[in-house]
Amino acid sequence: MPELPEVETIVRTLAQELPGKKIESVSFDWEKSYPDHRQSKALVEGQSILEVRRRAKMIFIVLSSGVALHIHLKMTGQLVLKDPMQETFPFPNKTTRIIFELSDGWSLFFNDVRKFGWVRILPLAELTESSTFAHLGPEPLSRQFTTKGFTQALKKHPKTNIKALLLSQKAVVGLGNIYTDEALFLAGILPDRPVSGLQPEEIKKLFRAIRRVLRTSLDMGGSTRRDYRNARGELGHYLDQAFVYGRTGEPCRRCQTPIRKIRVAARGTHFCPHCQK
DNA sequence: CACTTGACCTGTCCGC
DNA sequence: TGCGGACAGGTCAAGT
Repeated sequence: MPELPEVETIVRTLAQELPGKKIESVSFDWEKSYPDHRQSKALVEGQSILEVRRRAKMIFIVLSSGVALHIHLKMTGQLVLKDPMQETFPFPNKTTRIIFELSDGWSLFFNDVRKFGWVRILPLAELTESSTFAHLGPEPLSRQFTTKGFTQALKKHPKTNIKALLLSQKAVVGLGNIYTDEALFLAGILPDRPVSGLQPEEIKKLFRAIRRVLRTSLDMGGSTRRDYRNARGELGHYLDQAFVYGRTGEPCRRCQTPIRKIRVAARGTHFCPHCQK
């Protein structure tokens, strides 16, 4: 799916455009994409949008009724906003699962080819309750993410390989398959190394690599492998200059050694056999 | 308990 | 050209 840079890019646009607008009506054509629709009709339709937020890869659209639309895009989900001035617009299309009709002629489309993503209803009390997302690690671009905390978190899972741990969201959130491979390249660490074997200096390098790769991707509008679009329907460009992801057989940008692809944590995993130890 | 695998879905690509 | 199988940005529950 969209990983942190993609979700954050979407949230920034929605946070700019949605507050103050009202959700007039909701329609959907795949029940599992909108599983709470029965209980929630009155909590959503006719309500004003107060705020849009992100935690990990989840999006929250806070409504005046005291609930939030709780959204996860999983692998191929999209949230695309249409303003009434746009005459030709590629959505809705056959992947559109939910349509939110907004005030002033705006529409918000939830599209998802593979149907793994969803929009649920979360009472605000649960959104603010600290236990709700207690299983998740810190936000990588926040002050809560520190080398000390990261080191402590890694110590709890010594036998896991570093790629699996980064994907687990336990030590830090927001990384998926693309940015895990990229961050491990920047840190010079092989993806199948057990956490217990990492030296303090390597953990520090990894900490910095995670923040660097996520910031760089944010600047480039995220990654579009195939399906990702931002809230205005545009592509992300990080992959144009990725170090290893999607570059199997191509020369390493640092040492020219061909990039290799293996399976780690049941995921396709790209790395440079020379730069990563 | 810690870690790995299968399931949820559709579409695309590759080899025969 | 058609067909089967592997694979794709995520995350749980179920299995070992």
